[in-house]
Amino acid sequence: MDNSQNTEDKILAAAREVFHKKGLSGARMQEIADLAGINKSLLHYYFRSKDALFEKVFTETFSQLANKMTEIFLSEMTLMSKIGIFVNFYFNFISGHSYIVQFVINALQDKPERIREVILKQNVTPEILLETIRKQLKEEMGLDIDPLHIYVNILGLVIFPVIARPLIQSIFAIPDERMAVFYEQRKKIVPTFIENALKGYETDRTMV
Amino acid sequence: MDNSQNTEDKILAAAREVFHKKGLSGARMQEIADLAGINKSLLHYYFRSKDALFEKVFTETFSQLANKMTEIFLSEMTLMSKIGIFVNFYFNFISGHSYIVQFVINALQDKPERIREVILKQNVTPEILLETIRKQLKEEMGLDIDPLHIYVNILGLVIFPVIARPLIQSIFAIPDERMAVFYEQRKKIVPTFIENALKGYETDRTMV
DNA sequence: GTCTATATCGGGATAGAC
DNA sequence: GTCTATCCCGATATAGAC
Repeated sequence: MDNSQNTEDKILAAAREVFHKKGLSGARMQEIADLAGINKSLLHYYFRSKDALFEKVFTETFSQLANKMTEIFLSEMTLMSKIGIFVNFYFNFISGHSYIVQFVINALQDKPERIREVILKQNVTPEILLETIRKQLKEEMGLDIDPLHIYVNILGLVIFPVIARPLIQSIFAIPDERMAVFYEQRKKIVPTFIENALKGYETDRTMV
Repeated sequence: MDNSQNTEDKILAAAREVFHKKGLSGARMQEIADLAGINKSLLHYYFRSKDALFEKVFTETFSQLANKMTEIFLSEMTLMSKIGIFVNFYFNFISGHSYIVQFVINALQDKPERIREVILKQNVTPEILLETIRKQLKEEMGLDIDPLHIYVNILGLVIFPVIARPLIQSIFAIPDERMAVFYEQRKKIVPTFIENALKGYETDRTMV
C-alpha cells in the first residue's frame, strides 16, 4: 500500500478489495487492516463498525458501476455503435475488476434495501436510459420492442460469462489462456449476435 | 418440518435452504438446527462439521442443476425446440428455487476446486453436450459456430435476469407483479431473440 | 491519530448424561 | 440418537496510553 495516501483512503482501498472478493460475512476486519498496513482498531476509529464500512464500499462501488453502465447508452451515437462500445469497454473493465458485479448482486440479494439510499442521490436515470433506447430502436431500426428486455439481454450476454467464469471453466475444462481468448472473441460475437437478433425483428414482426 | 422424515433428511432440507440463501460464511449452524427442529449438536453428530455439511449440500445442488441443464440438450429434438423448452422449463424451475444458481456460482467463486470431485462422478458430459449442439447448428441451420458461445449466450439470457433480479427491480423501480410479467414475457422473447440471431448468420456469414 | 491491551460475544465444536 | 452443558477460538468492538 502506498504510504503517500492518507489512512482513510488506504483503509477504503483495502476494504474495497476484501469486501469485493469475500462479501460482508466472509470478510475479516483483520484482513482489511493487514492489507491497508494499519492497526485493526483504526478501522473503527475511521468508520465506527464493519457494517458502516461495508455500506460505504457498497455505495461507492454501486455508483461507479451504475455510471459506467449508463454513460455509454446516454451518449450521442447509433444504438449499434453504443452496443459495440459497451461490450468492448465492459469486457476490458471487468477483467481488471472481476468481482465487483457479483459483489453488487450479492449485496442486493442479501439486503435489497441497500439500493434505496444510493439510487436517489445518484445521476443514474433509469427512465431516461430506457426511453433513449426505445427511441433509437424505433427510429434507427423501426422496432417497437420493450427496451428493458433488450437492455437486460445485453447485460446478460456480457455479465453472465464473467460472473460464471469458474463454473464455465471447470465444467468445460478450459485453461486460462483459452478463457482469455474466449472473452476476446465475445467482444465481436456479442454485438453481432445482438445485431442479428434485432435485424430479425425487422423482417419477421411478431413481437411484444 | 415434517416429522415423518428421518433426522438426516430434515437436516439436509434445512441446510439446503439456509446455505442456498446465505452461503457458507453467512449461514449459522443454529439457524439450520432451528429450521430442522432439532438440536444443534446433532448437526455435528450427522455431518461432523459445518464445512462437511456445506460440501454435501453443494454436491447435491450442483448435480441437480447440472443435470437439469444438460438433459434437455441431449434429448432428441431440433435445436430450436430444445431452446424453447429449456427457456420455458428454466424460468419455471427457477421461480421456485431462485437462489440456487447464485449459490453455485458463489460457491465456485469462493473455491473453484469444489467442482473437481463432483464433476467426475457425474453423468454431466460437457464435451458431448457441446458436440451435440455443434452438430445441430451445422446440420439444421448450416452454421459453423463455436457451440460454447451459443450455449453461454442462452444461459446468460436466462440466468442473468434471475440472479440480478433485486438489481433490476430496484434500479427500474419494478413492482413484484410487473416483474412476474417480465419473466413470463421472457419465455417467448428469449427463444425468439436467439432464433433471430442464429438466422442472421445464415444470410450474413462473417463468423468465428 | 495510532498503537496495545482487553472486553465481550457469537458460533463451531466436543463431552457426557440419558 | 438426542439432549444439556461447556469449551474455546476468532472476530468485532472499546478503553486507554502514547
